[in-house]
Amino acid sequence: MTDADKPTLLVVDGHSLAFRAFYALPVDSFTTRDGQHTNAIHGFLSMLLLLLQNEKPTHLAVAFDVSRHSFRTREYAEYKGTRGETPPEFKGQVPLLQEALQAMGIQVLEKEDFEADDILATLAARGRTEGYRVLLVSGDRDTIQLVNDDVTLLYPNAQGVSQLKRYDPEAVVERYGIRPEQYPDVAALVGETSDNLTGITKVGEKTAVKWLGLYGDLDGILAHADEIKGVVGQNLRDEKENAIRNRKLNRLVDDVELDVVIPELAARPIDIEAVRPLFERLEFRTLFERLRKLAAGETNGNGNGAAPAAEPAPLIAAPTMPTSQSLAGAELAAWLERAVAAEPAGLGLSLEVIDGLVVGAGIATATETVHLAWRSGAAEAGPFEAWLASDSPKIMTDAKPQLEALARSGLALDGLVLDTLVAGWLVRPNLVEKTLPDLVDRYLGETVPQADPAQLVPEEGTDAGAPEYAWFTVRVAPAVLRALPERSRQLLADIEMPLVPVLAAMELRGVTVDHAELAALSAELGERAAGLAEAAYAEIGREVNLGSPKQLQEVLFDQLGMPKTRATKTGYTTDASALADLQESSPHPFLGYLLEHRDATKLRQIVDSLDKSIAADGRIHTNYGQIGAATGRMSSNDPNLQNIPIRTEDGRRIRKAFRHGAGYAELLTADYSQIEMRIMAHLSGDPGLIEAFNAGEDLHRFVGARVFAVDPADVTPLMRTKVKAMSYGLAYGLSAFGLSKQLRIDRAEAQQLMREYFERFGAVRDYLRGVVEQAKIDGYTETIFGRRRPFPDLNSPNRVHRENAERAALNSPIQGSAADIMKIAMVGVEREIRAQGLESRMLLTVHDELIFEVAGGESEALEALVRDKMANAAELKVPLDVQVGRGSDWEDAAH
DNA sequence: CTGTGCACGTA
DNA sequence: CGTACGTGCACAGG
Repeated sequence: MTDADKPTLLVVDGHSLAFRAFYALPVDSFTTRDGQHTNAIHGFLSMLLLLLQNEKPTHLAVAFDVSRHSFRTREYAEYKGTRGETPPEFKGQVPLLQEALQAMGIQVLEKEDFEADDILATLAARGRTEGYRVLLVSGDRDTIQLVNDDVTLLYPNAQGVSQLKRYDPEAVVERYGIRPEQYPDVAALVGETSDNLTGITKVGEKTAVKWLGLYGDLDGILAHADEIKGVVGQNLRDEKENAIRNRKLNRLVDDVELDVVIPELAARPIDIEAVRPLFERLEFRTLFERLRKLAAGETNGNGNGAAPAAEPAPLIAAPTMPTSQSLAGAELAAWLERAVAAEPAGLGLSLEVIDGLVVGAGIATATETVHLAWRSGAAEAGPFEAWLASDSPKIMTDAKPQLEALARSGLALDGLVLDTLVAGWLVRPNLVEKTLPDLVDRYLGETVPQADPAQLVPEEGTDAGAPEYAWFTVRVAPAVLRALPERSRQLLADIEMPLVPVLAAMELRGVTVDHAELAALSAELGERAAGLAEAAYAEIGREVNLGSPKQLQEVLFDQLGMPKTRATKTGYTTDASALADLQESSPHPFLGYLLEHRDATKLRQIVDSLDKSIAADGRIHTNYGQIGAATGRMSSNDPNLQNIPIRTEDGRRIRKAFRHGAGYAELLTADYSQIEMRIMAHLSGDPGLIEAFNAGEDLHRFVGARVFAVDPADVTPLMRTKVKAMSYGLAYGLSAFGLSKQLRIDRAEAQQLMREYFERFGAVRDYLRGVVEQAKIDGYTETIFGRRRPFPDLNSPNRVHRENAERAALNSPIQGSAADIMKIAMVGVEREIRAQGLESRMLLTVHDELIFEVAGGESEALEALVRDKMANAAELKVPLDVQVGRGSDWEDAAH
């Protein structure tokens, strides 16, 4: 058998090559949008693809160290002890790299108690005896000892991993002046700084090689140690134990017991589809193309020389969109039965909605699509309606508005197992993919055909309709799910998906708002604003637009010569707190009028926009953004009902306009009291804070008593205000500066307050610090229920960006866990109302508050139910307290 | 007509 | 130099 006929076994030292790649490529240029560093993965895979192309191995494996510990560290604790902490940017990349290799069908080998190089040594030895040509790739010089006529080492040079130097026995002799098997003796004498192995003082490579030439090997040298003259001779005699120890440690073990035999390492064809999701996630577009070409042109080397390497093969085309068939009646029933069996995970469903009503639907498997028209009462849609109402699994994209259209059309839907948009948001809550085309682009690398916006009359059939949407939905679903860690899938299945129909129902219900009340308030506020504007104009002798920050700056800083406020991008701020500061430093009646005018116009604007949003049914139907907030919270828009004023008397008048509807007895509000502080107590485990909540006393009074070392009864309102600001600020990453500004006290006092606070509640500080630290390592934070949020900026060199990210990171588990809990409560409450057959209904959610419309005679039952489901939504180290109020309007129902 | 910055309402 | 949102106005660009 000639060399060329031998099969080629390629074995790579994964850790050392990934590490080399890590330092060869700039980490900043290889970071995904959600903050995952990928430079080591990218560099490694890029190198590997080159190897596959050039070397065409028939068998291959990548070996990894299991940990930093091995039999060597047990024998010599200082082994590799000089190595610093693994850079956090590197750490997370190894598991992803292994995942990528597995997706490519490449064997990943690890062996407890051994290093990757020992696996290389073992496979080299076995490969040689079993008739393979062996190629080793390692960045560890110790592997030089493995080189022989059948074993070649590819060693990365200083430039990184793109160029590998090929060491066969001749190259080793040329480079080091010794045979490969002598290398460990040289290394033992010289020492290896990177492994924390000290050699013989004053002995370098040259001396070691010279000695080897004279005495053959290390044993020979040591046997003749007495003959060696001079300082180095003395050093050798004094320090020979070093050399002996080094030699013992740098001998690679070539009979490690492995779980595989070499034939099992045979290169397999790359399944490009198996690789796609991960590469998408890692944003490896070019690399994916390279792999795709390699995969299409040949297997990853499994050609035994037969591979036609010349022409790059054509790209693998995306599956072509199936032509949709229009079905109804018995044909539809038969198709559905077949399709349901073909797609056990669920069929794709997309509804055609016109004016809020269903007019048709697209249903899809991965290979077939069906279109059907629907109108109420038509018999041929029977099978469709039956399938809809059954628990047969369905997958949709942006289900909520479609659920509402179904409800309006009198159609029932069950079995909604997945909304791809919600799933995509859990993968990347910082919201990048807002539509199906976004998801398809990201997770499938395909383009959803869209009507050309430049075209006035869109060409018939060029853009995607319901069947196509259903088809892309059912195909993108598994790709999105694959990108989701296990706990996130649980979160999706247990909380987010059940929440979708709950939110849809709330949007449909809306809340009754009194138009006359709003109109009257608007008029009153309008008059007040006009009067204030006149008064303001009189003070400065001219009319300006009080709503224009630019014009205000002219008045304040040029005309009135007031001191400059905090700078903004376009000048100086005129916000309320700055105006209040100005009022103190340079009092002027204009300022007072301006502030009051702002209040009045802002309020009027809210009133007017609410008024305009009242629908024909006399109710406001807000939209809830389930995927709106990166922390996991819901948002509200058109109109936003989560920012209705409450702090001022006028603001509360707006809430009085929110009433119970006809046929209902009253409104009921239920809110979690201090849920974020309770979550902090839970997450930090701070004994003081936990005691505070279990004591049942007013939280801020309790905390104030501790911080100021007084009796709870002696906590003054001022003291209470201070600790309250401190407590609330904590969860937002408040600084002493911010605290001093908020409380209008000086920095030193704020500093002192924080110090006292943390002395009593130290675990809180430790926890908050820990969150940021952990997030820097992981690249993301996690809530109690496993909701993740990535933070790419935590290691940013830009201080502003970094510190912003730190504050957001420390807040995220707290705000996010509160959102988790509220969502669980909402799903539980809705379910229980239905189970008990109550007529009362949940209407609104404002982050930690729920608002219900109570049917006559159900007040007590509803209150008990709501308290139960909210308080028991999560089991924390402190109780969840729920405050309930009832009344005929929102203000009245507050407590 | 659209995008950006500011200011401000809520939790 | 405190998190998370959504909205409306003014303004600047087209």
